[in-house]
Amino acid sequence: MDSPENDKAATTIVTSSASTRGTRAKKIDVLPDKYQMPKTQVSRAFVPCTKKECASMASSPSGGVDEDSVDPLEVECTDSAQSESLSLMKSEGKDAGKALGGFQAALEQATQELQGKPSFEENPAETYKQGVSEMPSVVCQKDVSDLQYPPCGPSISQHAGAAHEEVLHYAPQFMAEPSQFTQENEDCSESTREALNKPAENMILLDPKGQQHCGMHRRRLQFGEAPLYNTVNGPSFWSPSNIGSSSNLPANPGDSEVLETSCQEVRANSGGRQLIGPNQPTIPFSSPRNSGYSSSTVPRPLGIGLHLNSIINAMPYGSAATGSMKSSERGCLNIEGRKLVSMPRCRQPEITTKSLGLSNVREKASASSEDGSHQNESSVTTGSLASLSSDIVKSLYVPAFCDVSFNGSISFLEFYRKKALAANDDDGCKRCNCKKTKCLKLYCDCFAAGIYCAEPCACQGCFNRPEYEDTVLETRQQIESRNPLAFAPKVVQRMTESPANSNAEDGNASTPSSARHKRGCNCKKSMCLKKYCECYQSNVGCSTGCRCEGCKNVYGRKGDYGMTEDVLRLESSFEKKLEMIASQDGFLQTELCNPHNLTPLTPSFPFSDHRKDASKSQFSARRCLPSPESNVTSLPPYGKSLVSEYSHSHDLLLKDRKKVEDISSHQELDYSNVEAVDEFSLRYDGLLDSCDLHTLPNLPSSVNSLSWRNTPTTPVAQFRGTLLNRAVNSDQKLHDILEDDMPDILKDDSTPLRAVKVSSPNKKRISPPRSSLKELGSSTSVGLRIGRKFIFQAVPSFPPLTPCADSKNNSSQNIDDPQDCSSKT
DNA sequence: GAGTTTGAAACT
DNA sequence: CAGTTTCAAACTC
Repeated sequence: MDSPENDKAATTIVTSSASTRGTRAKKIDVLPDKYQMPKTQVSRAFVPCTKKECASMASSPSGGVDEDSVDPLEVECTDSAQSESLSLMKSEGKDAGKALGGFQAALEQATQELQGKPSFEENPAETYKQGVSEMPSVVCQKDVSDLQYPPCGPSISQHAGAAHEEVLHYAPQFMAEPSQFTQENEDCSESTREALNKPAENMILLDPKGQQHCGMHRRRLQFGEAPLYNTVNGPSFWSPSNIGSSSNLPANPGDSEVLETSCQEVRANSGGRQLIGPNQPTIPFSSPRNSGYSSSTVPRPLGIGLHLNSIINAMPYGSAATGSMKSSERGCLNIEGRKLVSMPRCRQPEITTKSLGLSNVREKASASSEDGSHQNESSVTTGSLASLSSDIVKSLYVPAFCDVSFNGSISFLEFYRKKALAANDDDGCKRCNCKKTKCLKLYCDCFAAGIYCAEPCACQGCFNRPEYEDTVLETRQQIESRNPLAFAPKVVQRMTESPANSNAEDGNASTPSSARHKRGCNCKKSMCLKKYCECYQSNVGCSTGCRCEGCKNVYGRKGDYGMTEDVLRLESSFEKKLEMIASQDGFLQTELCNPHNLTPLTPSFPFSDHRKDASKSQFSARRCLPSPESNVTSLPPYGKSLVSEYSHSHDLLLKDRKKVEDISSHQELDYSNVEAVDEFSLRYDGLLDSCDLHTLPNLPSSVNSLSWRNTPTTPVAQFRGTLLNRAVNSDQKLHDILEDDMPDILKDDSTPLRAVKVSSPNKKRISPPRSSLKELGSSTSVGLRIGRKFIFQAVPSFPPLTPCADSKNNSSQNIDDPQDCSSKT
């Protein structure tokens, strides 16, 4: 059974074209069917598009890579047949079967149409080029503010026509102009261009052809599109969109990463290629048909790639904290991981950008990447993601989604992946070397990372292979039942840092402040100066969560990380106020949309309640999904009307914030202290910074932050929206303010205390340092509460059993079927 | 490459 | 839940 030979035979379908290509590639390519996402699911997840559109999309680099080319089309255009499908779904939103049938039909049609069209994979370069050239350079002239209105909100009803409602029904989160939608169906060609400018693109929820709708997909993922459990699919139903939903509104690049990650996972499944093995299993996206798991047991596929994150996180912090593509990649890997989970001992380059298929992105960004300089890649600050060109950013997200949408048939992503894999050889990735655990315990880095062992591994009696999926899953379940966060990233990266900050800190190439080990290390002899220390290994500084002795972590010492009482007090006060504000309508939305620092939670198995909660929190954070309980769906996301309402609160927040900052600034901070300060600043400022896309062309930072976080609007629209700048205006300001004031606590669970404390059954390891616990207890309690309140409950780790009822726990529901939810509320 | 050290994971 | 054992990576030679 364990025979590697058999494994190879069984799993290796794709022979490495390049010598460089690792075994990994083989395994990935051969991912069992169960890992693949069912077509039906895929189709359901996407909006049908017309042939014309499909062609355009197919030809487009985005193949999904290019958002610009893809999004508009897919959004605006739909065949009549497809429209019917949508209509059907709309009319019978809760009738998954019907909807499914319609989509399926549409999918098939689209597929047929698509055939014969150049795929990106076939001729990536050409396709890409073509797509780019073809991309409409339309600028959104519409009032951006429109985007900010909640789908469920009154504003929508006012504006939206019948057609619009339909659209909303599927893409409630998007605040697009109703009028736009109505026209779309009528005239795709025209609408296409117009659509580019409009938020409407977001509305496309379902795309029969993943390929073409990759962009859309991506968007959803990145921007926290509503999960598609929605009425249509039903609770258990998984769709790529769900993945995307993991982050409804990525507040920042980090979020995006997370999204991508989950995406990646999904893709892996759908594509039948394994990127992440074990993890995925947890999420049996696996089609029901393939997996023996009942739907109920199938949590959201999102899994969020925690594992991936982990892997990524594992990368040197210089890279982790810094790493342009990497961050994105990381995101891709672990959508959720939005942060970094350090994979202490295992370096898994395969999962790096390259492995994810993002390498090409890097290439785009810079030719240097190709030289195999991983370091360079990783050297970019995650926060610096913002610094990436919009193109790069876009492409980062695309691949993963594309894969999903391709449903394994084609793959632009595949193309990248192969390339990446080929390039990976140099990495000399070191895999596990387990001898006694059969690679079924967390001792095994591969297993812990949610990936199957591969040839590079020197493990003995390995069961962490696709052939033993059942065993792996079962084991994972056991472990997760014991510790829901067992597979969660160990290191949470703070994506909040603005490029400037990152640079400043990174002056020495290390960015300790940007990430923290969730649990904290427990080093006794290494003084956190060796890789024995997980913090050090992750290139992150030790924090109060660490129980290390004699900490000398070069990335930040434990003691230095602590907060002064004053700061804590202020923080507490701030958080209280924040909470108070949060109670107000709309504010929740903001919080929910601050996933940036939340750790991606591995997809957990539903069977565990507490785990479920934990995962919820994680997912919710990531996804920025509105908390069902909070009735977010009914709440307008930063509606204009709320501006004045918030202004007062905002002032209060600003005051507190200022106090905190002042205190922090007066502290004598050494390197570590700087981090502490940073953290604080991040708490209040970081969010915005993290999402700061100043460097992105045509994308005003303010706009970015606004759209990314607060609106479901896809980046595409925003990117294109040079005009968005002015459009944002007051709403934007509001968003900025809110986000600016948003305490990390709400957006980040990175703090060891918070993160670990909540879900880990094993208090021993997870519990925060005694010293800090008491100290932080009071102060953090508020934040923690908030986090639970808005984050933990927001997203269930697995699909709800019932559409809207579940919506209670399923934010996705809210998104997808806002009206229903709103009506309930 | 073997042996040692280390600290996380697992177990009691 | 603290203490112990097991484990595999990290490290040393």
